[in-house]
Amino acid sequence: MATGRTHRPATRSRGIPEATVARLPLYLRALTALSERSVPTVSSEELAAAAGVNSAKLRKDFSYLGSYGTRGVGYDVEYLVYQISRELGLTQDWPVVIVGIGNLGAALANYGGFASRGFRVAALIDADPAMAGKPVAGIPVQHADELERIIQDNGVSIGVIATPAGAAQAVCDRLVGAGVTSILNFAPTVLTVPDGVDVRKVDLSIELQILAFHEQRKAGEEAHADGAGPAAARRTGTGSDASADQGPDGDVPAVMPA
Amino acid sequence: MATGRTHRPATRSRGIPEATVARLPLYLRALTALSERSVPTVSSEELAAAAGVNSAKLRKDFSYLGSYGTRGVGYDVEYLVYQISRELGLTQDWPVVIVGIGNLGAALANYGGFASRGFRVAALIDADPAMAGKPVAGIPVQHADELERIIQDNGVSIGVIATPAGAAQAVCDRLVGAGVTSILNFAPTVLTVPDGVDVRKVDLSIELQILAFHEQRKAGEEAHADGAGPAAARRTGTGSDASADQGPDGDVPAVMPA
DNA sequence: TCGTGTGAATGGATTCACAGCG
DNA sequence: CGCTGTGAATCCATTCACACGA
Repeated sequence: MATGRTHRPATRSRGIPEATVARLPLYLRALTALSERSVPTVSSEELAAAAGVNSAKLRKDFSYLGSYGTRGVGYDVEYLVYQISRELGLTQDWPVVIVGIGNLGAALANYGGFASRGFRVAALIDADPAMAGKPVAGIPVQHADELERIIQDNGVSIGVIATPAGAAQAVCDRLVGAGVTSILNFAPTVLTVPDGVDVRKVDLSIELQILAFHEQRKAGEEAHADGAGPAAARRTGTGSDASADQGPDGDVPAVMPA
Repeated sequence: MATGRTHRPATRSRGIPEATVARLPLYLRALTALSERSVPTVSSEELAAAAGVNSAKLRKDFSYLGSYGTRGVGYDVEYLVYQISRELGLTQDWPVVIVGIGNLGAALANYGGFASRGFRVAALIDADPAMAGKPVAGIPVQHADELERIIQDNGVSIGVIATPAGAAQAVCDRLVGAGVTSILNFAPTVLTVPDGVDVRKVDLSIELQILAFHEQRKAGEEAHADGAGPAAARRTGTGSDASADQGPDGDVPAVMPA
């Protein structure tokens, strides 16, 4: 591997850690709230509290973006909103298709958070002919036969899969075949995609299972105070550091090393 | 200071790393599928492929649970299913309440993955009196006034919040006050909870924003010229970013919204 | 003085590579 | 042999602590 260099601090290095990227939307949301209240500047301490992280982490995160703060003062809210938006690519419009308009798909279509942040639901797609034409969230559902055409006509590069598990891989293949390169998967199944395609998954039952694990552990501790342990501290929260993800890492995208 | 959670390094004899816990449900799902096909044993290599991780990671994960495999052979599927279920606390029944029966809440109530894995929807709760009594997924919705009683009567310790962001913290406080110690939050807001309460969050727009970041990167090297034309699957084939030393990359910051 | 920005220290997770057992 | 189980090495993320600049 190419180690070495380090002789290039480059303030605007394009190497933003994945963990930092995952927190940027959190900061952005907190900043947007401040912006709406016309707060002009904010310190790392205040913003960190609003975003639910600690201030050292936040400052370190921001340091990867550049030096956007003012020592002794803090950060300019509007300016930071812009910088983070730009970094995340939200200054452009992302057309998105949602495939599988069941309960979940409909919930997603109605979810306000999309439109408000650079995303636009370009189409709703379902395999059930009975759904065709039916409006959901004001958008008529289109039949799956149209999938490729819709994606190409709208220049869609992000697809959301909200189908049953059994249909997910086939839908995924078609999306990728039509040019989609980023997929958000709600189906409880592992998707296989070619190199260059990102998959993120959201799995409700997995989240619950993780909670159950911790819950079980709490019950165990009160039943039997552990041996010579320092502090009778109870379990502590696991924070909500988006960690249990299937980010663009691990083995999920493709099976080839670069 | 908003969030009051400190992370204790769960380094107890029973100390399974958080990252491992997050993958156990994945293994469990893959194993369940094998079990249904009556596959008796599986190697780390095969199981890892089915779960979408690499085999070294899987073996390391399992080593935290104990030595459940047979060298030269692999793992006994049924046995592993049981061990992981037990470790996750799924051999017992977890009553769950879902608060906020909008599109998303209804989707969750209908989600089959819950019942199939030790979770039981004990009640659906909504603040809208018009919803009261209306059955969703075969369960009558109850009014929020009943929240405390429902939780206590059913011994609920896990709550799911699917309300609008504005109502989430208040609902959270009431859940915690009534005895809930684990919360799965779908509302796009940071929840503040007392020590000892776990919160996991699922945030649709954050996931999309992370995808947008990577998507933007892929399109990045494409000069500017923009185009706005139909995005005919453009990609740089960079695949895994690896440590690729970002090049100079034009894109001067400069611009400011003001 | 105050709070940012950042090297350095720490800690956790992943990967490597091989010893050891069936 | 083949495949598990695991120390050791590596990589990544978080935290510390303080110099520096407004």
